[in-house]
Amino acid sequence: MNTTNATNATVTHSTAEDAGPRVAASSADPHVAGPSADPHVAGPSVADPASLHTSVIAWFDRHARDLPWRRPEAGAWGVMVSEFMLQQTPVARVLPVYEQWLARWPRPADLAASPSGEAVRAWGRLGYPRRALRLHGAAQAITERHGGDVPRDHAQLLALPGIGEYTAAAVASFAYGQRHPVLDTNVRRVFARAATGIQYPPNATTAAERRLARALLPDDEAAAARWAAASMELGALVCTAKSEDCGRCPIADRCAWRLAGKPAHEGPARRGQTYAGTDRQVRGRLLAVLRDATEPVPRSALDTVWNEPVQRARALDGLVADGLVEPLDGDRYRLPLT
DNA sequence: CAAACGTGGCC
DNA sequence: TGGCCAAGTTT
Repeated sequence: MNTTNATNATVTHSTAEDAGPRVAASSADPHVAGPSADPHVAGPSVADPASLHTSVIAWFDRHARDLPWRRPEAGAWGVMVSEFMLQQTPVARVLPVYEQWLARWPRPADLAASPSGEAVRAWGRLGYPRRALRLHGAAQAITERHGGDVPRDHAQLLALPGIGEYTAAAVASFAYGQRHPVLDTNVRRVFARAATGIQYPPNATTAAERRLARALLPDDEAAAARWAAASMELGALVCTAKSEDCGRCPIADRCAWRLAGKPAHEGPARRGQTYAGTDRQVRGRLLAVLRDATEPVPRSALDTVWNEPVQRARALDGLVADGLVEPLDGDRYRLPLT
């Protein structure tokens, strides 16, 4: 296991306006006052970032899951594939698909050489199948623009289809050991509780959260990468959304939320994502038929999955518009061969 | 910035 | 039973 020691976090200024992070100064930083600085400055405060790093990384060394994309042989491509699949999808459902995917397409160029429809088919029931299309598109771009190697540069990663702020940082950090704030839903929840003292982070990532993540990032590159994986794992295994297990938390003694008596979340709950009866459900049914078919499917067969004709047609049109389905002559459809 | 975008397991 | 949640991105 990694034995890198955590180092002091970068310390940033905060102002009354930005409500930014207020991280206690390390003795090496002359610019920032200590924990008892201006009481009017709002925002989270972490007394000792270095001890947080040490505790969370030590916990990670003992409890990290042995996931295939964390093994050295996974490589940057394996990391990237896993990140696409893990977007909004639980680890347990990703594991079998990931293994099949890497066995079939061990390098980006292998995937790029296959039809996009095969990527959609291999995606199976992971959900959000446009991710499969984007991963295929990213593999093509990597093959064409980067010589077949997953780029190391954050900006180049961000330019690939399906890669946003989180995934670019994750690949750069996990695959290449770079120093980036990796703000996923797990880390955001850990920070919200431990540093800000609230049960849940805001619905959308805020500038204040980015500042906090930046401020808490260890200076040392290897330590920062370790911290990213460790803080994420803590949120996934211990500091979970519903049934957090503070008894197993390495920083429970410093957690602002716990020390405040674990006050319940205020404000509106996250908008529930209704599913039954939506276009998404119809799209899912239509695509399931196409995935299981080896030959073009006549429209009449697709018509059986949903009884409401207007919504059914809208869903099918949407799939075609998204490039997930290819219309053929004779009112037939299939996964795209392009 | 809100809304769209799949699927299945859990309490 | 049904709402909530899961390593987000795109428009």
